[in-house]
Amino acid sequence: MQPPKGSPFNLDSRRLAEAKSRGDAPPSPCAACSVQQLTVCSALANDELREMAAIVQSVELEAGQPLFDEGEDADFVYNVTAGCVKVYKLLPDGRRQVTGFLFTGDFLGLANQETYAFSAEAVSPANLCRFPRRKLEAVMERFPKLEKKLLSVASHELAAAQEQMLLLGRKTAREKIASFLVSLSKNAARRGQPDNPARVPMTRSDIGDYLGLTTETVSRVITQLKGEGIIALQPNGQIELRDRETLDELAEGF
Amino acid sequence: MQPPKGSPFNLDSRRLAEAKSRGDAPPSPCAACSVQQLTVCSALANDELREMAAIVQSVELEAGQPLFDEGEDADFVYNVTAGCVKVYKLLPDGRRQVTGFLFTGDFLGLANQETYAFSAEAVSPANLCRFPRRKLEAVMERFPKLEKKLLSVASHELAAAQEQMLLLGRKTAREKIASFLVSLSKNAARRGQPDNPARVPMTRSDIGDYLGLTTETVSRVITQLKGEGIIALQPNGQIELRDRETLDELAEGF
DNA sequence: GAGCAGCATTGATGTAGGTCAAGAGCCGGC
DNA sequence: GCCGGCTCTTGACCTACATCAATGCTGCTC
Repeated sequence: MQPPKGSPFNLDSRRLAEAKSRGDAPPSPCAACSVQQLTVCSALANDELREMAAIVQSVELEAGQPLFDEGEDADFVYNVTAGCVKVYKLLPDGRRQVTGFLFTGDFLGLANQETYAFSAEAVSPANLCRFPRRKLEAVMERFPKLEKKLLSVASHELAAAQEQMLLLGRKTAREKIASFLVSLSKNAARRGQPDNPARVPMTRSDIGDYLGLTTETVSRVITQLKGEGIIALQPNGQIELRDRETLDELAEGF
Repeated sequence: MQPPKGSPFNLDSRRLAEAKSRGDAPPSPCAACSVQQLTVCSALANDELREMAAIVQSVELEAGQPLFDEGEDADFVYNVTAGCVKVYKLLPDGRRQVTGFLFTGDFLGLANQETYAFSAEAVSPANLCRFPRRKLEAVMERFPKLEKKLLSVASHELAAAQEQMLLLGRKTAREKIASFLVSLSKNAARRGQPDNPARVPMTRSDIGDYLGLTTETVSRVITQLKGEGIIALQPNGQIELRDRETLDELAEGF
């Protein structure tokens, strides 16, 4: 039995076959998940994953489709399993701050409030695993490893948030763009994807809202870096980092 | 037996007496801690606190004294028990971003890295409880409540960090100052301290580095708000919020 | 209580990046 | 293959905030 074509879960057919040959029934989508090692689920053993599988739902989003809005009841948490999702906050007059771009493996929805503190929307077509918060908390109760993993994810995000504050408060437009490109590339590498050229699925406007700049400034700085041969634009929207060293130095503020 | 004058621990003499009358011996400084309810320690019962007391050390800092620097081995975590501590990151040329001001009850040192991702320094004279990270992790192993509390603290900080990104990336100088004053006041209230006038122990330069502004701009905006009767400066460095509604609206970006 | 050091305020001027406006590429739909 | 709507780029101009430079204020030392 093959996984249905177009299944929202990222199933690994080899693992699925193994599970079947052991007579596991039903083979849980989580045990065969091809991106499990990138997610919080990596903290769990196979039999524990079964419990996650019991409460997980799959969500597919088209580019531009909202996942939830700031202020909504925070009933679910998510794992991104494919694609790119942006997370942002708005001011009443429409000013927007994108606080993060999430990719395969990233966890979404940590909140100790009853409501989401931010909105989330797909940047490219995306798949996510959705867990009812209450049920996940019950699972965590029995698997402290999961809670520990979540704490580690949260600390990591906190460090990233501080880095982003440094960027927003103290870096120039040029340094911001360099930092952004370098971190896109590094994150891709961490997920085992090619790190150069960097895939840039988001618009200039999204990038601007992430870096505290306008579309126009993002565009200008990118053309400038291109003109200096530090980067090169590729037809498919990817950006080649041609002079990594200069980019790294710019990013670090030298 | 009174706690020694000038003891770095914030001991509550009533609680201390109670413990003594029950024949608890030795009375742990944590059980009698007057600010316990503000800290992560609030997650623990009295007998559990005993274990914290066994590993806690006290640290006293003078204004301006560093606690640790970015990049140092992250061997300790801290609870602020009195005073104010600032946390910041530097760029190589000296540009500084203050990522937070910590007050009584705040937890400091979450990091999944082996080294601190930021520097910390006392703003005013401050007392802290210091816990060796390894030992605290051992205690957490046995008290999942503590881990849960820490996760909750981390989520809360994460939400605050996103709010700060919105401020840094998208608010005007005037809105930034208003947000800062309002949040100082709210935080004091949360700690059960008077919320108006707001105590402002940090310098204009610290405030600027927190809000992504210069000293001069901070000063100018404050004089401007003063001129409009929205705030009033008090001799002791405190700031009275005279028109709370206008400040709130400014802070929210209306 | 004079002198000093650090912080705060104020003014004059400069500039990075924002705003407004017009095209140019790109892509999907029909 | 043409149309309509995006996003992206580029240009001209503007402004919020930074920079540079005094000067005032506050609190400490001796």
